[in-house]
Amino acid sequence: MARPRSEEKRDAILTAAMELIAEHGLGAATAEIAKVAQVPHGSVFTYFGTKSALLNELYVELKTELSESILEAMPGDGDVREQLHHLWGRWTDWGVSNPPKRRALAQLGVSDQITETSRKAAAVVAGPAVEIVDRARSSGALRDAPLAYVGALVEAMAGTTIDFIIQDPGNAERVRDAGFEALWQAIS
Amino acid sequence: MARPRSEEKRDAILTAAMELIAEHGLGAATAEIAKVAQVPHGSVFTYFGTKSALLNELYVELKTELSESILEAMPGDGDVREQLHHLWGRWTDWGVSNPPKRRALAQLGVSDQITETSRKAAAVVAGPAVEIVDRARSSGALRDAPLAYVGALVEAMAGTTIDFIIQDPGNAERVRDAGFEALWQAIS
Amino acid sequence: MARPRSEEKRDAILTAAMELIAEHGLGAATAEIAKVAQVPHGSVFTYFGTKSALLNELYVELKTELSESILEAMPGDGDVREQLHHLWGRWTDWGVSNPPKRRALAQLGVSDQITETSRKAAAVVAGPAVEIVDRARSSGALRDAPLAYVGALVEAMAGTTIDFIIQDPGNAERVRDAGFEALWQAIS
Amino acid sequence: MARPRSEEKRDAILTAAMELIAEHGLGAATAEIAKVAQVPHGSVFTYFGTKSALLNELYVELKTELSESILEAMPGDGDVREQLHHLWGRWTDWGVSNPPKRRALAQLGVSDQITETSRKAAAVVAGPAVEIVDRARSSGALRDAPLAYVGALVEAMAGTTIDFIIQDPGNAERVRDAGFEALWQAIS
DNA sequence: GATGAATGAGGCTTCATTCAT
DNA sequence: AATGAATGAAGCCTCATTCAT
Repeated sequence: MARPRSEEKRDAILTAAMELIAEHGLGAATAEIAKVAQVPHGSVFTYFGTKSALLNELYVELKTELSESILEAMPGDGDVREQLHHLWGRWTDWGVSNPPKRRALAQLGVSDQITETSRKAAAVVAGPAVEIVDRARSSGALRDAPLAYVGALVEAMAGTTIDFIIQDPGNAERVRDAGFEALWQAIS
Repeated sequence: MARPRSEEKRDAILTAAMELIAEHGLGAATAEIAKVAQVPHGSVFTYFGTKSALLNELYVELKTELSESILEAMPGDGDVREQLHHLWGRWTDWGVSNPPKRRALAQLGVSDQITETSRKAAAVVAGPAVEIVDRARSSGALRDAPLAYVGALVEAMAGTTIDFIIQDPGNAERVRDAGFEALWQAIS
Repeated sequence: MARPRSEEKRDAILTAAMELIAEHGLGAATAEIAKVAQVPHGSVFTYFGTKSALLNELYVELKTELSESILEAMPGDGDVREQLHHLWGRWTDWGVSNPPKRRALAQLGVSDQITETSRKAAAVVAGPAVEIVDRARSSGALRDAPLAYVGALVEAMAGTTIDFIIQDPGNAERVRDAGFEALWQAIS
Repeated sequence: MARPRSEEKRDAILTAAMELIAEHGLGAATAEIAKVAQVPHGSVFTYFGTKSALLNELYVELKTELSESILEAMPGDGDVREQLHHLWGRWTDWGVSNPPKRRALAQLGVSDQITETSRKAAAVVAGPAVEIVDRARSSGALRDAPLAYVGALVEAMAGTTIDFIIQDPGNAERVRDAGFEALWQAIS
């Protein structure tokens, strides 16, 4: 009779992978990940099959966590600016308070190891957030641009803002607010 | 006098590295780079010392080429919008017509192998372009934000735009123009 | 018309090799030797042909220098104890005042790169010193042992003494004198 | 439970290393060591981590084996001369019957790859043998010399004697006995 | 399922020697 | 002779994955 897999181990591996990727890039060794997660090396493969699969699951996990964080406490009937402001604040806060997650996600995002399937899965969970962006841009310069493009722009601006605040935390609030104004001008 | 180093070999190695990094990421093997460049493996180290040094030189080279391309034929006394428009057009054109260069640069940019020294060297050659951005934002939402942040935002938007056009070339012109409008609204 | 070889360069290479071997063992790279000697890498091979030849010449050179140092000012008609005492003092002084030379010689001595020819050449220059040892042992425990063995014993004791003094210079004189007494007891 | 490490493999690697170092010096390639030991190349690193660690373990192993061999059947209450004679006989016998071990140990002993930690570990196991030397020298010329120096002298004399006998086995017994007399005179 | 040893291809770098200039 | 770039074999070590226990 097979023992059931442990959710804790799975999470420990994902967390360790996230930290090591943030620090050492995608070259982080599975053996090292196992050590940090305090699980046997073999378990990485019991739980994820291949390193590539692990990276993909981590990518989706981080994207999901980010999306959920963005949507949490989203004002439901507020006007669009208010909603976009909420989105922006949550997004940048998530990254600023989790530098390793932000860095890991940045590495994963540009990697060719992440499959189209994973990217689509991430897009699905990001759907509600994208809808807000869609409404916000409905009468602006980007009103006729592909929605995927507009979403990517927002993501790029948020990522840049997070990185800048991490590196220079002194002006956090000012940068975040100025960034939002720029975003609002850009798309509304 | 001994044989002088060959500029051609150096360039061949850099070009091969660029292509392979675009295709396989920073894990591209030095032996493979040498093969594509049609030089012996050892020559990679004669010319660059270490793989890391090669990556750094490639990074600076690409950034320099991009900066020069942006500034070429820049209208000198035109108004700021016109200058920013030139910058945007040149930038996105460079990326769209050189997907491997854009992809390699994107990989290198997020790598922790690129030293602060290289990043500073790149910042220096990008100086004149940044000045234009500085003038353009002088009365907009980002007027009081750190210039480095604004520059990073422009870079992020340009990169996103290039990637989108490469992936969906049909709407190239429309996306590029919409992108510019968004940029102009964001910073002016 | 060929330029004559420069004695200075030759010596610079030998000196650099000696220093680097003392520090890094026989694996010292010829390129590094050339750099320390401030000569072009190719000159190492112009002057010595192969690395192995360089090592052999260095070995003979050091052995010769040591032998000459031992014999210098040797009391000609003194009794044997006095001569052996002179030999011992000179020998240990040479090593103690030239740690790199001692260390290089120790490395070279155990190397299988040193040919029989070189060892014989070194034995020839050491001849007069060996004669003194021969006379000293003529009525002792080693009177019937092969002379080469007795010579090797003296060399081993001198080397050990030098190493010990280098490592613990505080007791230099006491150790050197005790060493001599031990030697004298051993062979006389 | 996973497969336990195999003592046999470990020993095979150490033995192969010892043989190849005796023959080719410390430059012996890890791949060659693996081949001779009939294990995959990677196993060398599974068992020893680095080549340097392998050399250090081999050094301690050989020193330990030698020390144990010296002390085996040591007459407990015999007088000191008898004990020293036993030590000398065992020591030289060990070397003469194991030329590769003696040669490997000689190479390792002068290498700067051997750490102070390893040298100290070797000194510990050699402790009882050193005590005998200490007692033997208590009223001789070296009575006030540092014990470490006296021990090193004995080691040097034993090594020299072994090498000489290996190279000229005809006079084995005579040389060994003469060597002992010399040693006894030197220190007692 | 749990564990960590086993595996060998592949990666980066070094190096003695040669040779174009 | 002088110079240092050219060369590619060889060296040490890493690593994802498998599998014996």
